[in-house]
Amino acid sequence: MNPSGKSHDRLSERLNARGLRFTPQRRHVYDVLSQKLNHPTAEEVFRCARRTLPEISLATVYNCLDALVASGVIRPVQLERGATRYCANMEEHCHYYCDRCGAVFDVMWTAEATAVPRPKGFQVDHYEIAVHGICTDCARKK
Amino acid sequence: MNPSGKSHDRLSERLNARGLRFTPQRRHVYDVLSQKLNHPTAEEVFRCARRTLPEISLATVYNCLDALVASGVIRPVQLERGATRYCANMEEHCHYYCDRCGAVFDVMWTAEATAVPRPKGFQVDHYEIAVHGICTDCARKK
DNA sequence: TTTTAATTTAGAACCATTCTAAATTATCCA
DNA sequence: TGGATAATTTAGAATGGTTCTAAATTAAAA
Repeated sequence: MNPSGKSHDRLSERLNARGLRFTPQRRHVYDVLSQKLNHPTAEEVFRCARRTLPEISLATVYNCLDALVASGVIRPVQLERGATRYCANMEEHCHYYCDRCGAVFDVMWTAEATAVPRPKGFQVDHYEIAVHGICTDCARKK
Repeated sequence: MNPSGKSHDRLSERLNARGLRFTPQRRHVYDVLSQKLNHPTAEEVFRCARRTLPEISLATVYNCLDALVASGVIRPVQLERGATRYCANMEEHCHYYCDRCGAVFDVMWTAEATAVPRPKGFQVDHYEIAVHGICTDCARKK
């Protein structure tokens, strides 16, 4: 009945499962990411997080993001050179990335629906699909 | 009959098509990339290039790589945080990446064979598929 | 051949991230 | 409940990857 309680338990369990501690900062960073849906960089997460947790440091944000990635509750997104972006959507999806404005869109996708070949003996952990192009808005402006 | 002559013409044309000049350094960097098949970083390309072109600078290597990307004869590969890798294989393929040893494998793949959904109005330029996991060798060692 | 703008060169500067050491705290156990 | 311990945070320094800068060089056009 209490969704944030449930979410709290889930995050705590996931961290503990990896031998990591559940801290208020990790909770907070996860909450920022869950609300900010547009694949923010660590710097953007930091700016947002310190509005409500002013003593949080940038190094802590990086550390928290790494811990959350290790727990499997968020994922890093590498679309181009430069700052890594983060994504709290752990359902299978691909990223549509506008090379012009930098916008990122999640689109549902499942590996089973895909003829991605698999080399013999390779143990697949996860897929990352990025589709580069021009988004609808930028295409209209050209 | 002369494959390097043909390759030379092709690279020259591609650069010129983008308003870029054909220089010996760009030729050389492209050759290094064509021979070194394991998705080297800029630093690795630099180390290799200066063995036969000792006066080439690291900044030039970066500039050349960017020009070659802009010409569409090589592609950047983003698999993880840190240095960008480069790939001279411009045929459609996906990258299998070993999270343990860092090895990268090209596996042929075509977008047509794939049920990758397309948002309305998005103009697709290219796809990037990365499959993360453990390679055959590392899996055997575990 | 000359001109012009692109490109290279070499080192400085910038950005994203990790390191460091002291302080703080989550968690476990008695 | 309190104490111990190791994990984590903090804040600023350090590192690695990349871009900038200005002078020199050169590709390509006229």
